[in-house]
Amino acid sequence: MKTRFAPSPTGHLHIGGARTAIFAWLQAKANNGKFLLRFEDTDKERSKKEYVDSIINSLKWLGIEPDEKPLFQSDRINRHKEIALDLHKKGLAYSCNVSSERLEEVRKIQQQNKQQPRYDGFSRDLNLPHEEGNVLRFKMPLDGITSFEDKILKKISINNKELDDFIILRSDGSPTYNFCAAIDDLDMQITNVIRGDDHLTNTLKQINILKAMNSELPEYAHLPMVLSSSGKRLSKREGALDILEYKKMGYLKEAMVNYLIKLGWSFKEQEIFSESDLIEHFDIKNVNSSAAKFSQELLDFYNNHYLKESNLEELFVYINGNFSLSEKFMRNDKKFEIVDLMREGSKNISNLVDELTFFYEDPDISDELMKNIQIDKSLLDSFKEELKEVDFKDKLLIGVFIDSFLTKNNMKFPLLGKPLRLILTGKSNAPSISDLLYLIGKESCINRIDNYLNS
RNA sequence: GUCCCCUUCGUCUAGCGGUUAGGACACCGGGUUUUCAUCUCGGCAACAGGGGUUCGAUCCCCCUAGGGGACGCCA
Repeated sequence: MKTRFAPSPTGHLHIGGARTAIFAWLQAKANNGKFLLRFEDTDKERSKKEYVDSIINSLKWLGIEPDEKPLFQSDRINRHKEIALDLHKKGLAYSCNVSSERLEEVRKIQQQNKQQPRYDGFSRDLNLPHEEGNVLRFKMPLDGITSFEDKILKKISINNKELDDFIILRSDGSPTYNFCAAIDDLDMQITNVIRGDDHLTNTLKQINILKAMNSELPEYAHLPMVLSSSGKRLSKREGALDILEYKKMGYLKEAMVNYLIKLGWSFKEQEIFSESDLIEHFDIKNVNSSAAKFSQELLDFYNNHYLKESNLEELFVYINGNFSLSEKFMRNDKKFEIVDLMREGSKNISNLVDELTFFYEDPDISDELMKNIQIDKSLLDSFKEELKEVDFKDKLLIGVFIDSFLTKNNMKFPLLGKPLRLILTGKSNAPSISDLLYLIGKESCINRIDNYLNS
């Protein structure tokens, strides 16, 4: 089995493209096959080297590496031209010199007549010699139906009347996408084509090219689209980010892959999949046939999961390498324990790093929060004095001290805990008090309480 | 507009003619020797509508509605 991912380098890789790549890659890996990468860069205006690099880097981040050197469609123009001309020679394509003005006119009339706008076959039987300035059009069958068995969507068929004689060679002699894609898949011996279902009609056209060449058809699987959370097509405006932006925000690749693969695919009731789980269980036939909306909450859930699951040392090195922790924090001898604690409730790494500040810097307590601190200052003062005597070597002893202090003063925990959390961290959302006291350290804690008492 | 595809809890999904329609996220509530969060236990919540076929339809067929896609000398 051989699969491929064939992006056009006209933009960064976003969620939808990344998902397609993962599916194609997994389909190959799950079947001991090869996964190839092909850049469809026949649009010279919009294709950029910058995007080629960005796409390769994105795939690399996700752990996807092609099994052969990436192929560039633009390197194969001569081959495409040659075949196009050959089709012409065999009478399977024809030269056409209809002006774009007339094409537009025809489309307008068709629309008015509630017909599908399409080329009307004006030059089909003119037998024009192919000369500079003309386009070459493919002769689509005039009747019958084109159909195929999609691995995900099942039977797809269309009346050939709906398909028009599309251009395979432009008037400047350059080959077009649908033609190149069909030829390349053939030459690369791709056995399984996996792409978004926005390619459905392209597939129908490409099948006819392949049929005209008496070639065998690959198997096709069309993935339903990923829509934005509001159900619209993913676009910049609809929140389609460069996949590497997620890396920058502190999403782990394991989380991204797990989320993306679960967006449409399922295996029993399992939610968490390692790479080897995926390779073992992935089967394209278990992909859902309907479109899915992007969900930030679910991505966050997976990210939090992998943040908690990953090896602490490795995670720490990764965080420091990509998010450069502050000097002060790196000098803290409890830094590993702090990260270990703080990853429990973190959605992503940049968020986690932000939450680290109060462990090495006295917090600024906003006036808003200050108002929420309600505690008897003399009580807090005696708490502080007794705290000075507590052994901070052991977290458990701190817990024991808090318990006894509460009992002695006959008070409920929240009465002490809530204001103390604010004083210590400047936040109302933070880990348990004994964890905080222990990890912030005795000296800083006492300092912060003093600061409050003196304010 | 024409053609194609899709339609199960708010979201991601399981189901493949007979199920109390299952799981996960989110949300809500209880518990964790009293804590916002974590953890844990529990709860809420769905077969788009209408016709068939069938002893029986979430599941098969048709229609309607809604959503998405394609309709380029872009890919």
